[in-house]
Amino acid sequence: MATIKEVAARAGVAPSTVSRLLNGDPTVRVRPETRLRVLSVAAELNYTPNRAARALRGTRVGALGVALRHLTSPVYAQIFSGAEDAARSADFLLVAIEVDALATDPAALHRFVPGRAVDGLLLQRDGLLADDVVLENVLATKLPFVIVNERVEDPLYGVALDDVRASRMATAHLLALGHVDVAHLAIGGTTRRALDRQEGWQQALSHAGLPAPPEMVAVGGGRPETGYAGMMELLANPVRPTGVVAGTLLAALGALAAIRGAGLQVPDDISVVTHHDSWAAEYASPPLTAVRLPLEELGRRAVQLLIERLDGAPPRQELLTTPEPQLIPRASTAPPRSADRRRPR
Amino acid sequence: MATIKEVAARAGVAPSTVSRLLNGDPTVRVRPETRLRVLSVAAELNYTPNRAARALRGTRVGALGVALRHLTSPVYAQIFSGAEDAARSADFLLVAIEVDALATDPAALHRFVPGRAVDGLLLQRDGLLADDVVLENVLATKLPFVIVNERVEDPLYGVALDDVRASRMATAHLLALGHVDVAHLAIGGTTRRALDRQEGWQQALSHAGLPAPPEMVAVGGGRPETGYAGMMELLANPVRPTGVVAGTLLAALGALAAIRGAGLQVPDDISVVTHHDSWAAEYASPPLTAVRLPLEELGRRAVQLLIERLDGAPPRQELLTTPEPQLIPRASTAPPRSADRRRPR
DNA sequence: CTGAAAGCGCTAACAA
DNA sequence: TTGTTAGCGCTTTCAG
Repeated sequence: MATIKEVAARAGVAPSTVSRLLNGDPTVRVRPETRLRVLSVAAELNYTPNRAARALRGTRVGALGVALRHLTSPVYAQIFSGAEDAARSADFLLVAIEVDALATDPAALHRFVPGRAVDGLLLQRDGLLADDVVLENVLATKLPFVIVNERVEDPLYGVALDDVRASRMATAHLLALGHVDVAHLAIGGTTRRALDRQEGWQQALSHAGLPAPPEMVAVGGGRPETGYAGMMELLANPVRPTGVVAGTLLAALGALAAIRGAGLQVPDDISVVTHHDSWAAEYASPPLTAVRLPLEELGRRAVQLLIERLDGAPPRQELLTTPEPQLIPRASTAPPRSADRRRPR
Repeated sequence: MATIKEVAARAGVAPSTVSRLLNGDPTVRVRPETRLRVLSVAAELNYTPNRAARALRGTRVGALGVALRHLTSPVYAQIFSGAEDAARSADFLLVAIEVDALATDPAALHRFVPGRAVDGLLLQRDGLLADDVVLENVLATKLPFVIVNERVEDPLYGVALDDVRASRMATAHLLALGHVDVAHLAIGGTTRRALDRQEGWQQALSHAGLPAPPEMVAVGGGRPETGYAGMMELLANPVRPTGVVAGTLLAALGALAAIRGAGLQVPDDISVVTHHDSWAAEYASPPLTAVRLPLEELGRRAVQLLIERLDGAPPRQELLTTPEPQLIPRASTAPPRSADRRRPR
């Protein structure tokens, strides 16, 4: 635990010189010889700047908070993983914060901000809980933040996936297989992400000249239980869908259970396609056809945008279009059992 | 962002008095009147101590690192969730660290320690990657750490679940159903956890007077792919097991896929029981019978033990026995198809 | 009973 | 080209 003083002493220079050298101050002009000596002493002593001292002095503590809910979801885990990677590369720590705590316990957020625990926050909304409360609370603290995984409007900073396109692809896949009665197991709530995914479903149907009747939409939420419930609604429809586009992976798993529970087969009776790829899709039964989106990249970009914001960049809303969404066909989708299922409406 | 000075000024006392008051210094003896005034000013100004300053001054930064791999596993997510909860209660930040980074990039760990990014570390070994390298690296840094989810020996600090008992319960469940050829899809590797789970399987068999032949054990690892591969080995056995005790949940999912792929049915041809309960078990197909263990509690206790260690407590190895492991019966286990499957060996 | 002052390790403004 | 110095906010002796 060498300090800058020790390095300076051993190298025969002043602490400030070491600081400037190590931080790549462009205005520093030392003899190459001196520079070399300082650098080698620093390496030899295994010098690493003390984060607390740096934070106290400067304007940055070197930590980013990421508000988590559903950490247990493999989808969020991928985003998180990308964020961790980007944070590490930029020499920031990634601090996990349970988002419910931010909503229910105002003091929780308060501990992070005036205490300067983190420099900024990655925020995900999921429309199910008190999202707006969280957003308000965070806004009130003036803590810089970036919205992850949802399109947002201009005063905000955000990184999103192309949910409309992904949902369109998922729906088009079913249409191409010959399905006509294609339902949407929606995320629900008021998040842009939820609306976008429904929009994509609708666009694909319109494009094929098909109606998108409201009874073909049920809320499936973001968990297996809610997906199960939503699927049950769809199954009770007078016209039973032969294909379902699930808004979230966990809801899709719930849907599979509901379909099975109703004594029906996937994909023979109903095809299911979901958003987001993961082991949970690959090892579902049957394996789920999915639209793969760059989740890790999403997490990475979000961290990068947040850091840019800390550096003073103006608000920006990024839509991740590369790598492109990719349809991964698996056993959960197939042509509808028979063409004569095309019912009169 | 009020500072201690401002509070002191407004309350008409010295900063040191505020500090002592707010930190509950027992030797402080102020007039009740003064104490009240200071406290109310602090509340009014919304004073929160600056973490960096405190860290710089004191010996603690108020952050714990948790080394993660397989964050994507719902099992680890539960542990993490418990840890976050305990850390928040104790006013510690929880910093996520990708454990592979600790292994492959010595500098990564180095950034955490001499920089005093965290006060301690929660470490999970999974026996699959360079665990020992990580452990050595961490030991070399002298950073206090606690091993999570594995029994360890005395100089170390650790919190573990009762893996032997859990595995015994899982195995006994199959035996009670009438199974005789019960295989173990082992975690593999040299972690105590892996050995304990195998031990539990063996104990249950012995207790029933049954052999535990080596060919009834295959390594299933901790991911669906590895579970799949391990299950394939078991299926190729001359005596095909009618029941399988999976060491991990994700391996169990892979096993389900392997069994399905071989044209066999669960539970008709083979019953599967796994460790750890989660939505992934509940919504597998068929839903997996599982032994539920207190994973969140494990994370919580690990954080608490780590904090105790920071406070100078001597090495301790805790075995979490409450709440007790609980067998959650689901559709993946049933009596063997027919008693005449009791083969001559 | 309370205050003054030093100093944790670092950086940035100012000197030399 | 390099060094000196002040100070970030806090805690903790040591004085009063």
